Amino acid sequence: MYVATDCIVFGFDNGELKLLIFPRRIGPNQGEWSLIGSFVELNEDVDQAALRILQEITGLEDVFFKQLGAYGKADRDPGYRCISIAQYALIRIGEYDKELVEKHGAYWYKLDEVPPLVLDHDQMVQDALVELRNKARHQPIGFELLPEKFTIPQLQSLYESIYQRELDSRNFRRKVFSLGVLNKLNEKDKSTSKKGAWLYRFNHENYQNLLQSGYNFEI
Amino acid sequence: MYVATDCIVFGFDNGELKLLIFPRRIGPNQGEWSLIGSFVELNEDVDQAALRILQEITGLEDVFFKQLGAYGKADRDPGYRCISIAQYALIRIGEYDKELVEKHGAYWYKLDEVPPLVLDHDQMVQDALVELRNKARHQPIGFELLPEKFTIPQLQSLYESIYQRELDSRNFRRKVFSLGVLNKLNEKDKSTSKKGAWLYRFNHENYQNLLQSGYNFEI
DNA sequence: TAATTAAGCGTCTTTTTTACGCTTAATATT
DNA sequence: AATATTAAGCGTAAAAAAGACGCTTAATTA
Repeated sequence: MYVATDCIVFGFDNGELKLLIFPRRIGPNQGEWSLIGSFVELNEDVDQAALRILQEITGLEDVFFKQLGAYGKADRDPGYRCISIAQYALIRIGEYDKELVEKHGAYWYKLDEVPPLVLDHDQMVQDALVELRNKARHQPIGFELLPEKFTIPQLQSLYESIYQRELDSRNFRRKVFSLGVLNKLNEKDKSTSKKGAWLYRFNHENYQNLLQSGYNFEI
Repeated sequence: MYVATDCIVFGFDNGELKLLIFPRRIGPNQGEWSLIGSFVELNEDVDQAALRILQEITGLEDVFFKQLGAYGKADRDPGYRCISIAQYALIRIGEYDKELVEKHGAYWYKLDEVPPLVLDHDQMVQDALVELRNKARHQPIGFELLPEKFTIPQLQSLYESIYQRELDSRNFRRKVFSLGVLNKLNEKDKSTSKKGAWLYRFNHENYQNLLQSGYNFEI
């Protein structure tokens, strides 16, 4: 039996969630849009396979990803009997290797403009979105999608596109600050307002400490 | 590459969570304690394989189970290159086929008395417990572990063993009733008290309606 | 008849969430 | 130079949810 891994690669650009897809490289559906995926080699971990294919397409070495689940219907791929381990990956959209992405024919689509994908990949995307929303509530994974330095309005806009609903900026601020995992910097970002918004950095150390002390995150 | 599925089979008996395990049937670790598992056949869905092995061991036809995730380390099984799809299953411990379980050498262990298991199965159990706790907060999966008719104290005791902490009976009642998914019956269970506790039945219909209206369950 | 005990009901307090009014710091306009 | 404009940021009051805890009830047993 074949084992593959497919990555639902999310990016956040210009206030919108985007998905990276590329033309399928093998089989009966060759050339059609597909999630970033590959077969798992006999001597590699499933996670290694995901890292390998993500690096091949984006040039990034340490992509954040989590397993979504295995897709194991006997007839899911008309070509081979193949199960796929789906993983969702979060990428800082400013950091990937644009040439490499182009070279592989990969493309970032806005989430609501993604064309139909091969096999059960549409389902995987739907499931990944649900999972992303759930995870984002309880773990600060949103930060994986933002640049190192970000503003509170940017962070809010990200969560708004994840949850697909508007949030109250004043309540959002209070909630986020109450977690105590942001370091305020001495710089402002003035790209979106005259006044400028303060830049922050995620404090991984504080986060780990809080986690260990049993704190229950909810954003 | 081989693909297997392993089921973390939970039961609830006498106020305690239990795990069903059996002696491994193949490979270098034959005879050691293992989760209920089997290889996935070429022509069957992964979920079908789980149902098949669960039926073979417990005699039950419609076991509730959910996927936990794929375990795909290249060296996880010294015998073969084999990835395993872990699933956790919830069983009404009064309903399984005792003879069949015995025939296969399977045994229900209390969670804190489970002996070491083969391969990465200990890890799977740990992960399943975390998942069970998370899921139980947001979905009424606890009912899958109880008999059709159950009392509120039973339900509370179940949640206490899932969460590993005591709950306030008065607050628990209020919470559970506020969900509006219990049907009170005209019978009492007198096995644990002189006064007797009213029996209830889970109302699947109400639950579905609430879900569709976007209600966010939390127990 | 009284004692005992799990089951069940109610109330007050604290914490969290939600809603929304207002000020501030900068730029753009007159 | 004064004024208008606007995203960014601060604060407060009301509503809802979670938590703590005292007391009654329905049955059995002593």
